[in-house]
Amino acid sequence: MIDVVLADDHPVVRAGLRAVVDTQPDMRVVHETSTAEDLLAWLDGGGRADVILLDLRFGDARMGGAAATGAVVRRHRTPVLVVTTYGTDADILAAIEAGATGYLLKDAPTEELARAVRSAAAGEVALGADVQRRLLSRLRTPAENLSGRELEVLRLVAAGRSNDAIARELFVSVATVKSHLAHINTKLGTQSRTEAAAVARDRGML
Amino acid sequence: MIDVVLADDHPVVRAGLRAVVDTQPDMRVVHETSTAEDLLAWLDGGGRADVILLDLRFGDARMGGAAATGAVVRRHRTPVLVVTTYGTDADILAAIEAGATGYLLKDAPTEELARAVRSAAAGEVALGADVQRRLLSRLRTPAENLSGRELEVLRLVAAGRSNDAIARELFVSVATVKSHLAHINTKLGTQSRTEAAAVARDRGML
DNA sequence: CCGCCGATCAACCTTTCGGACGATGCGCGG
DNA sequence: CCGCGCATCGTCCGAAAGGTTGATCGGCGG
Repeated sequence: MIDVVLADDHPVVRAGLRAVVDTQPDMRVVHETSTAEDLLAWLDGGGRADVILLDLRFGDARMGGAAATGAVVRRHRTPVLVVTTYGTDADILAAIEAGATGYLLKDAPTEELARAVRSAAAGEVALGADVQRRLLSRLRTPAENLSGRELEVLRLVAAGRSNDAIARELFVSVATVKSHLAHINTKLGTQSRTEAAAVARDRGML
Repeated sequence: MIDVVLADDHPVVRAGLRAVVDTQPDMRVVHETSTAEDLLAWLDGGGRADVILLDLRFGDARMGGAAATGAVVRRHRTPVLVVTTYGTDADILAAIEAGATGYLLKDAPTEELARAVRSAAAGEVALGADVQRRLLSRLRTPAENLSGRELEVLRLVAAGRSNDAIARELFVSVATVKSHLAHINTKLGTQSRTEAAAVARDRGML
């Protein structure tokens, strides 16, 4: 029997995951949490599970799920299966780098979810079919000339922030932001922040 | 007894919605569909329901849920409650204009969802708390007072053009473009061209 | 008819951006 | 070990953008 913990701040999604898990004869939900703090507290308090189903947007949105994933993996040995509705390539990579055992989208078929849970419980890597496809297509086209930091800056630029605001948001100097932006414009072949934002939107880099 | 139809292409979300509905004593799920075509076919084939829970991203992503909502509302009288994970102001407005009875985000509490279903079944409007907040904040900042020319400029700004390029494109002087842009920033409450572009995108003004 | 608004332009000034340097430290792979 | 990419910061300068004020002109409605 595989003991599963659900960690998702959406009640509806939690109920959905529970429904899927409960209909599998070989697994059961042993705990539900809606915040990252609760999850860690439960685990620290002696909670035991074979797999944790974690929402990428779990808890604080800015941490992504990566921080929560990392915390769980570092402090406990429980495999973390990230389940999310959407997510960029960068999100997926971040989660995997943080130690997630698997990653799949919520629109994955029920059986795929169940299979992933079993794989994760067995310590195997379990990536959803579409996640695999995306990672592969990414390797084929290194469209991501942009470094992680540059992409971060680009996102804020596209959100309309000024260099100064971005600098404060990222805890760096304006000079650094300008430096990143210069590299972004070079790599994208753009002439200005606004044009870079437009191109980024078109290419789905956000 | 309120008969509910679930229309969502995410198996997990469907299961979650079903779990919520089934735990309410006064409602039940009578049908589930994963495509807009199936939903319409079921309704056309004599299917009866009191409320349809429809995912905004239901079916073809480009149609949004608005097209599906419109089709259902026009051909049948069933109240449609749009339930989605995310969505811009424009998405919400489009759904409501298409005839949706209500709109709420998937992270709404279980009771809020149940309440919304009862309201929708009774023919009342049911907007999620956060949806209401967003619509109100939008009304506070009058968006659509942009003149035709200003909107034209805004579009080019969002496309990443410089003032000079816009001026040449519209056969006016740079001063005029700057003048329009100044008015745009005033009306949108923005501080820069890039921020104006971001806001315009969010509000679906492009 | 006169006022208001939209569109057009101008001059002036301040702030912000962007380009062109250079410089440091860090980690990773040949 | 050394190079290279990444991230960090700095300076200088010119260009672009934004704010302010003010102006002309054409319609549209009271």
